[in-house]
Amino acid sequence: MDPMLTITDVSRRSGVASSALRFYEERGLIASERAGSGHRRYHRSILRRIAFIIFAQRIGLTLEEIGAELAKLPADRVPSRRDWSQLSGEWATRIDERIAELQRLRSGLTECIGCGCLSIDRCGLANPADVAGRKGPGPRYWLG
Amino acid sequence: MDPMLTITDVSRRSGVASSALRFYEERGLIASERAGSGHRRYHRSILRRIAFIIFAQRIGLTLEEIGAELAKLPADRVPSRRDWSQLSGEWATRIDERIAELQRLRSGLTECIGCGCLSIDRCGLANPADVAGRKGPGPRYWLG
DNA sequence: CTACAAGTTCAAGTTAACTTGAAGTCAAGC
DNA sequence: GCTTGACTTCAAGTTAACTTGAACTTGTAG
Repeated sequence: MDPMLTITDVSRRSGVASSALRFYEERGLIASERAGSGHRRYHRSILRRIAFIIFAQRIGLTLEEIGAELAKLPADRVPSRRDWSQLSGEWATRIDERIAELQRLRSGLTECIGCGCLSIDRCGLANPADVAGRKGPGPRYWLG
Repeated sequence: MDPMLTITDVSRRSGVASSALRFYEERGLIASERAGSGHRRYHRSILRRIAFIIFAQRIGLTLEEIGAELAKLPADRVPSRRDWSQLSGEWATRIDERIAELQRLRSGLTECIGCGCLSIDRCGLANPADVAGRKGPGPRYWLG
């Protein structure tokens, strides 16, 4: 009762490569126990955790951010539905902002690119205000 | 008449770093002439081209894709408004798809994470169908 | 008992989109 | 004429999120 899963089991059921699972563990996003052999064994609840990670990635969070969210889960027990839903509280806002930006970009497709306003100085589209700052390489001035 | 811009002029007016401008040129996204000294000189129309690049990046296109779009512009003259607006034809669809996915993810926040359905096997949210294939590293199975 | 598949660690490679650094040239003000 | 800042090229470094490869060990089916 409570059969543990091998890394291949988890990989197959989640669609996440074994190498990625090891990587997530290294980054502290997931945990595993070990069989006597040294092989990883996962609790079934890992699948939900992984689904959450994938979900959060689709929304646009980095692994670091996801890790911070996951750290808020109770450590002493398997997270409940309530635990999970509390995590995603701020996300709705984040998604809404991104949707709003895309809609703004979308209307700019017809209005802005065709007209003279896509000229950097005046066009609000080329310089959206709500972009989260990015670290590292990239055109940070405009994109972040 | 028709004063050419230096790389610093263009950088300052576009917000794109000089190093990035050289990089874009290397990738064939923009072009420059050279002063006798070997220094780059840009035509004013470069600013619109750069705005277009930034815009396309916000939508989510890679530089390679943007380069392919830009290649469709007429080479023999400065692109007209019409030229520019024709490029962005397919983009609306692309934006709409991404918006739809985000909206799906958004409703899943309340419905899906809280309930038992975020269990990989059954939840459509964790495995959206409309994701464009990514090359290179990354969880391609789920995310692409 | 012997294959061979599956697991392990650790170091190094990959991709995108740039940035940074080194080493040298050019231009403008005093 | 000299200093300072802008510019050049070319090679190498950066970040995220993994993957790949090497070298070994374990588990399992026949």
